[in-house]
Amino acid sequence: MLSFAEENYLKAIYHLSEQSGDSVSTNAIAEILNTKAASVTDMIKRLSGKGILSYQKYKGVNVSESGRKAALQVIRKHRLWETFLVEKLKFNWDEVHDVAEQLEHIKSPLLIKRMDEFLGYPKYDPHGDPIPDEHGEFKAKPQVAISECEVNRSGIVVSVKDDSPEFLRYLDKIGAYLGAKVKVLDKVDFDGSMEIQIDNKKIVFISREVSENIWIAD
Amino acid sequence: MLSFAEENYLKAIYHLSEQSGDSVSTNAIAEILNTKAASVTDMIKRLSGKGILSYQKYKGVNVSESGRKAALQVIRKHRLWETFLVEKLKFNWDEVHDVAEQLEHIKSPLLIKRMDEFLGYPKYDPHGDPIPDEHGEFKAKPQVAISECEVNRSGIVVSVKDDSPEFLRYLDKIGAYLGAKVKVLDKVDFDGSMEIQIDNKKIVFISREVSENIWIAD
DNA sequence: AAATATTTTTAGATTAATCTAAAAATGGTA
DNA sequence: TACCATTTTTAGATTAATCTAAAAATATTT
Ligand SMILES: [Mn+2]
Ligand SMILES: [Mn+2]
Ligand SMILES: [Mn+2]
Ligand SMILES: [Mn+2]
Repeated sequence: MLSFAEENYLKAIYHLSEQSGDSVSTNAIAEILNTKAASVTDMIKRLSGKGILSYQKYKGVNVSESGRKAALQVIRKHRLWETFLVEKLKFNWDEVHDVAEQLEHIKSPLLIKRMDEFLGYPKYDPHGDPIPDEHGEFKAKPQVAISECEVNRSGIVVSVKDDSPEFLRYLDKIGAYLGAKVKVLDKVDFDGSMEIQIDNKKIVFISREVSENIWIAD
Repeated sequence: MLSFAEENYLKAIYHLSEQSGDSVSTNAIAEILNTKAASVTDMIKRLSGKGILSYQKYKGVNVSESGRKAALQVIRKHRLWETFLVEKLKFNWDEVHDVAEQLEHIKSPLLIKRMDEFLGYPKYDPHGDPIPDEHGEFKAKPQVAISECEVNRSGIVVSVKDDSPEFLRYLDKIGAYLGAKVKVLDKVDFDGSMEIQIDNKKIVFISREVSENIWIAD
């Protein structure tokens, strides 16, 4: 049984290794978890001892198969809780992440089974991220970041890659909800910023940082 | 902000002081929390330092006004979660306590507000215990333990005082749900055991320990 | 390749929460 | 009142999780 802290490390390391496709460095983990490299070294030793990570001094860590399974179960819980909060308790999508960070550590297989059932076996969370099933299986919708799109390309927002309230409230403000139609009107090659049209109406100018975090599909 | 352990101590001490109406002893706390007296001494010092308890060496502890408020908020969360699990997720009443012990420590005022709303502002939990409102106000139904009833007295089960799965499953087996009608048919003075009729049908023989934990009202 | 910079690990402390064993206080009984 | 049993506290350890500062390993740049 993993502690809260162990689960948080595991989840962060899993996400980092998915992103980079490579082994994960001590500093990268420390930065994401707002902690110190020394603390990370201690913890990855412990998780290696439990067979959750494989680790050689100075070489970074990799998530083992059992670690991957455990990580996906925590992620499953996080995303099911976020879905519950939005669908049933009328939370806004920017209000759910921090609460889900707590709820994801509740240990009760029955609770998760019943919650999944109660929600109608949702496949995606309020930010468009896929919810792994009880075996850890999931499928992300085919999608592309707006930042990668050519001028005149349009599509439906299916996922947003930043969970922070600040970003999500900005999306609310410009109307870029999941399901909204987005069309690229113009692109500034110099800094990657662009002009987009939302739902055939509003025209807004967004920075590269924003366009990298909004993903669309046809 | 109280830690999980601090909240658990506070809740236990609050319940003990309500029961006895007096200051609470170190040993009583240790027994209820399955811990050692030495650990209790450490913790009550800490909670006194935070103004949650008042404490003098060797004299036992009392819950302060701010402690009482905090305890009632934890109890509120525990009972709301139990209600949610039974009403919405179809848990049986014997399956909820351990999960609620975890969920009661989640910190999110909005979550509790919305959960209360979602459940329709319930006044009692699945075991008949009153749910304090956001100000800590609550009212238990007038009620009496079957063990205190005379022969021929009858009433409706409104509350059960033991949360353990073993006890609750036994009540399921004999049909003594909340809302069931119970009539005392016979009473053995020697050991307090009694014969009761449930819902005008089944006749069962129950021990004193059981009769003390089933409470009825007219 | 040597010097320098960066990253990572180790050493040593700290805090919360727990324990065992021993000492101190309390309360009842001879 | 003095002794004894019980309760409570203290002393000293332990484990998880964290930190700072210093040492060691690795990577980069002259
Ligand atoms: Mn999230
Ligand atoms: Mn999400
Ligand atoms: Mn309970
Ligand atoms: Mn209850």
